[in-house]
Amino acid sequence: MEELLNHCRENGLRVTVGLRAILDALNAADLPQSLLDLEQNKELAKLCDRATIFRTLQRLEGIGLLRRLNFSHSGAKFSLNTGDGHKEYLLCKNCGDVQTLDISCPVHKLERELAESRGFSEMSHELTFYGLCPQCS
Amino acid sequence: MEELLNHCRENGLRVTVGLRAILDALNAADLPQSLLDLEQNKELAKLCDRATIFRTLQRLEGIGLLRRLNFSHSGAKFSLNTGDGHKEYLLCKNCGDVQTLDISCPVHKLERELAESRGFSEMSHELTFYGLCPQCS
DNA sequence: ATACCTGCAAAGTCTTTGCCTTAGG
DNA sequence: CCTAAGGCAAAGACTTTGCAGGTAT
Repeated sequence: MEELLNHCRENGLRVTVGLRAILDALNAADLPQSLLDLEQNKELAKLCDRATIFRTLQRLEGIGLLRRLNFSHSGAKFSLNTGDGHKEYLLCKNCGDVQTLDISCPVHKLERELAESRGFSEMSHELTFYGLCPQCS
Repeated sequence: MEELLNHCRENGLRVTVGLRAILDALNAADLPQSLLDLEQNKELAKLCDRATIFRTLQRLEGIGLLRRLNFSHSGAKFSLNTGDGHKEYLLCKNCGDVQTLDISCPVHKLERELAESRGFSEMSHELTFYGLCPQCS
C-alpha cells in the first residue's frame, strides 16, 4: 500500500483522502472493479464522488498502476497492477460470474515478438475466456 | 455468402433485405464493425434502421455467426465467424488504429483445458494486444 | 500561493426497448 | 395467415466534462 502511494507521488499525483480510499478499495477487492462497483462501495461513497473516482482511475491507469479490462456486456473494470504479473479471467456469458485464472501468461513471448515486428511500444494485452459455467450449462 | 444465409435459415431466421445487407457489409469489411460503423454505412443506411442492425447483430451473435469484440475505448465491434478460425487484433491505444494478426491461436489448448477443469461449456475467448504504434510512439 | 483535486450537475455516447406496422414463409 | 422482423422515438446505462470552490505541497 505504501508502495502504491509512493508510485503515485513519484508520478506527480497528490495523495488525497480520495486517492487513498480508492486504492484501498481496489486493493481489498479480489475481483476487478467497475466505476459503478466503486461508486456503490459504502466506505468509498462517504469519501468521494463519482467524478473523483472516474478521474482518479484515469490517473492511475495513466501512470500504469491500474489495468483496464473490457469485459463483454459490462462496463470497463479495473484491477491494480501488482508487481507479480497479472491475472486473466474466465467469465460465464450467462450469469456474468467472473473467475480468476492463476496461470502464467501464455502470450508474453508473442507480445514481445509483435512489438518488435510491428514497431509497437508500451505493449499490453487482454486475454479473457468466456463460456457457460456449470450451473448455467 | 449463400452459406451464411443457409446457416441463418437453419437457425430460424428470416432472410430479409436487412439481414442480407448487414451480412454483405460485414463480409465486405476487413475490420470488425461497430454498430455505429454499420449505421453510417451509406448502403446499409438506405436499407435499415439502427434498431434493426442492433437486433440483427444480436441474432447473428446468438446463432454463432458473429464474434463480439470488446475493444478498449470503443464500443463493441463485430466480425463474421468464418469457418477457418478467427483473428486476433493489435490496437494502438493512442490513435485507435486496428491491425489484424494472422497468427494461429495461441490459447486454444488452454481453452480446452479450462473447459474441462472448470466444467465450462461453449467456450470462446478474446485476445487483444494494445500498444503505441510507430507513429504514436 | 498555486497548481492540482473535488463535487455537483449536466451533457455525451453508445446501447436497448416499446409499440405499432410490415413482410417473410 | 401468423409470427418474426422493422421503423421510430424514447429511455437506459455508462462515461465524460465545465466550472466554482477546496486542499496538498
